Amino acid sequence: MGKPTMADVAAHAGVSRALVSLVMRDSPKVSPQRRAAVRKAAAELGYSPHVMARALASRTSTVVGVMVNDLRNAFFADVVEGLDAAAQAAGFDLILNTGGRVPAREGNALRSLLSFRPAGIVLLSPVVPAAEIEAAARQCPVVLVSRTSRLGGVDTVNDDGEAGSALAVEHLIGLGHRRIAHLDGGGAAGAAARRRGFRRAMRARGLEPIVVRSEHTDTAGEKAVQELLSGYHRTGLPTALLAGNDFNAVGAISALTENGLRVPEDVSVVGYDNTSLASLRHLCLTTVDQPRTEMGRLALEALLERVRGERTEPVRHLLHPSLVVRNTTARHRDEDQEAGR
Amino acid sequence: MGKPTMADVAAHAGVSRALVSLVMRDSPKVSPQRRAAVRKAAAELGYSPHVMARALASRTSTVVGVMVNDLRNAFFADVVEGLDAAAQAAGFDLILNTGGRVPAREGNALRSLLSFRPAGIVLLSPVVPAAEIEAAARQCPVVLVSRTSRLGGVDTVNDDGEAGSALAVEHLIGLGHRRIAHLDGGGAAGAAARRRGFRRAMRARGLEPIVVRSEHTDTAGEKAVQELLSGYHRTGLPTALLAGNDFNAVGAISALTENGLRVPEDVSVVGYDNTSLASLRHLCLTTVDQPRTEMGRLALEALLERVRGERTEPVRHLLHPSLVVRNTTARHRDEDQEAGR
DNA sequence: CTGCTTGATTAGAGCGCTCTAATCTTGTAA
DNA sequence: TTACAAGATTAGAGCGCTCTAATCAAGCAG
Repeated sequence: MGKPTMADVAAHAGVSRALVSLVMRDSPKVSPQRRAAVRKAAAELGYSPHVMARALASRTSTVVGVMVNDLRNAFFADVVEGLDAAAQAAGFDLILNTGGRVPAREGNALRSLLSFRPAGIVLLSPVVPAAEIEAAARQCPVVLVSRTSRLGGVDTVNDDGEAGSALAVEHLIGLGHRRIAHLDGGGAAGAAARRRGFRRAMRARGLEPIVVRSEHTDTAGEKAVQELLSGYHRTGLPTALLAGNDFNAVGAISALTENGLRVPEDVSVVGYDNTSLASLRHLCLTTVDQPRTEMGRLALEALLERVRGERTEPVRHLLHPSLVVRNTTARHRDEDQEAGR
Repeated sequence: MGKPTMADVAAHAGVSRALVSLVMRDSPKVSPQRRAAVRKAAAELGYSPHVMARALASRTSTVVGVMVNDLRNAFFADVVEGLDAAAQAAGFDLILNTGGRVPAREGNALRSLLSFRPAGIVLLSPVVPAAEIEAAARQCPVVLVSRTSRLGGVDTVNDDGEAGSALAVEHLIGLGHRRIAHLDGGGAAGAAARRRGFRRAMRARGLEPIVVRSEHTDTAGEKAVQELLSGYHRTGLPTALLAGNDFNAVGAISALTENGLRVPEDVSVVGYDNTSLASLRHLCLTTVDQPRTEMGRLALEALLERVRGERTEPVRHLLHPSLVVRNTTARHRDEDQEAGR
């Protein structure tokens, strides 16, 4: 059972433990013969260094702690993929746990990660109080994804939700739409920025922003559209909708269709997140895409910069979203073009 | 920067390091006064034990290695959630990496996990050769999820794909369908079992199984239906479809609708996996659900049983799927009830 | 042949913890 | 008072590695 240790390899190769250590770390100051001999011995015994012992002795960790609140959320899964890819490339390993968006649980998760004395920690959309984050940042570099922070020792990686909404609004205006409504995401992560971006983009074009309170689910999207339909005279209805996310958009489309309104002929709909849902040929949803994997990569890079001591000032990454135009948006019918104003 | 160590706490509390160690591990053989004093000192210094040092000294690991080939796949994300929940409850931590379903990368990932000398390893649908798995199993307990194995030292947790297909077939037959086609998943993980289950269930009822080669994507589902439509006379068409997974089902539904066939009035469709997709009110897909989180929980439990030495014979969990009936399946119209035979 | 430089190798301490065995306290029975 | 068991505490070795400083070997100028 017991794996071979460095001493075993040293004995087998007829050298000292220190030499084995040097070879395992690819030190240049080892003669080719010795190197080969040690390599051979290691291979024969199936030896590989004990990462934890190494971390302890070298006082440097190759472990990065990652706390995610929900892996089922495709957004986080993608970010973790990006983190993992970058970590593997840099020779780091991820230790991962979930906080479920519950402050107490997240606190435990964070403490658990810290007890590994990791090289750094990445927190995905955490809800723990800033004080706890600050405390963690005193122990190791901390990077926040999808959460802003003013803390000096903490880097952040966010998608530019405002810009994403603006992108969608510009697209719709470009198609001739003027009455555009946003079904917002309430208190969900990132919803505030999307809402803000929508309002600003509309006002910047001299249009009145219509915001309907909703949530990031399909049923909420349906309900929001029902409200919209009952609250407006048919002629004054928005001709385009910017949903809070893709699920919400799907719900909205359902409700529109059930009420005899065709998408995109009668109403254009834009989603947000570009989930696997959106690309289904069944839906072909126009939506806003965030570079999620890239966010993970950048987060790990920011961490490594601090680990290597290359930087001490905080960095604030704000990633540009892009619009993926599919089949749920179309040019506004000209008939009542100016009637609504 | 440097976190306090056990010696710091000992000095601060005026006791020995060993006593601190006992308190941190909740040993009963410590007097209440000392315990309180140590606890207080630890709190004041913000001390928490170094997991890696502990693992090294105690020769027992509280780390479980998890290799997943793709987190974007909701199936694996759910299993990892289950693993994490069970691990947290048992005081274990997950170290996670991805293999991308590429044997060489998976090999690296596996080696990387082993170098932590983990308590055990969970492999989610790995493609590495059995020999590598066997080698890993000699070093620590290994549990395979979504992959069968005959290895004696390896536990497995699988969903019963055959049973799932049978469930769907029985449901459809109960609705009066007799001409039922399966759009299979080709070489995808689990596809073979689903296909087999379909064939057996059909034959057991004296019906001829129709299998159309497809894949686990929506576009493949569309194509499969197109083939089906062009290959059969309208009257001889299957009246029900069992798709390889939910994505495939969505594609199939799109193609059916485009060809003027209504779901479920003209053709019933059953998906597989019960992804978030299926529950969308827009689709309301009847589908087969696997207890994914439960699979993760069971996998970790199996691991812990071995860690605790409670069991040495391998265990083979085969979880029962269940059918989630929604709106894409309906009673077969009676008109040509017996005509097809 | 000596002294010195350079490069290769090794001894040994130490990372922060656990664990065994020894030591120190008490309380209590003789 | 002594003896001893039982409980509480601690000294010290060791987990598998790294790292510093010391040692060793070889080459070469003087």
